[in-house]
Amino acid sequence: MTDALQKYNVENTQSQMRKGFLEFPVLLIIGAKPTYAPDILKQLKGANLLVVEGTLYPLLSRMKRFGLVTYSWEESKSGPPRKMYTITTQGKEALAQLETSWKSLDTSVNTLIKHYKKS
Amino acid sequence: MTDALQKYNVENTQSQMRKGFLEFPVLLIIGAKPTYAPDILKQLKGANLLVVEGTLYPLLSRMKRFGLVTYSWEESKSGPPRKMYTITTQGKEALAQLETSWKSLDTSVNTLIKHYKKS
DNA sequence: ATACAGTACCTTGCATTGCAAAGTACTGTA
DNA sequence: TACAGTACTTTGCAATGCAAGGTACTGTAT
Repeated sequence: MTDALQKYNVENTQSQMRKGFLEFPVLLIIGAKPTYAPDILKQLKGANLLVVEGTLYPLLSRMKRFGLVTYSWEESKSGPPRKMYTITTQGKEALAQLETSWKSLDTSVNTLIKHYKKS
Repeated sequence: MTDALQKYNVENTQSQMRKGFLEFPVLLIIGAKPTYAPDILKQLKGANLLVVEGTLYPLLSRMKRFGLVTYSWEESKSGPPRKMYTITTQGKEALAQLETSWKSLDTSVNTLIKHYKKS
């Protein structure tokens, strides 16, 4: 019952914010054009979304397992073969739903900010 | 190695999207005015953010433990006493950082959407 | 007194996920 | 043959949302 104070760090919250969330951007990227992991990482980084290998690879496996994407091996001129991921029909449906979810969340939060933030 | 297909349901992803995320709206609400749990739930619901008791109470305890909020007991005319939560100085700092994080995320995702969605 | 409904708060256990860290393997070059 | 670069994988941990079940206080009706 000491209930001691713990140190708060925003990094953790930011990391938690990414949870479940990344599926949408990744699906968005693959939906636009077949891609492979390192390229996805670069594109996310370009959009200021920090994602690391240890997060992306398991995510891609999950999406494959759920039938949202497929992949095919493709040779590379500068290294080992690549898993090129392509969106599926089911993936497109999911993408549409995720976009709706995102917009809803976006609206909700921004509404709350306007409402409660006396700038 | 069967790698069987699993059923995909958006509800799970939506739930995962809420992870770590809720701290921001809740802090925003408490920051505007001291409140207690059931009222916070109503306000979130009003903003279309679905949150349930089993999520909110542990979250409030965490925020208390991290020094982002405090509470004081307040009597009620229609039931047991309420824990009225108030934001702390540290909480205000965290709130400012979370707002920045949110805006960054918001911009990133919306940029990605514009980029990749050939509507 | 007693029972009951309403309100408020709390806890346990599970599933999921982000991430650091370490590992495997293929390719071309020195 | 060694090494650096590229690509993919896996293990283990910590954090969190949530369903489900529980405790306790208050006032009202029986």
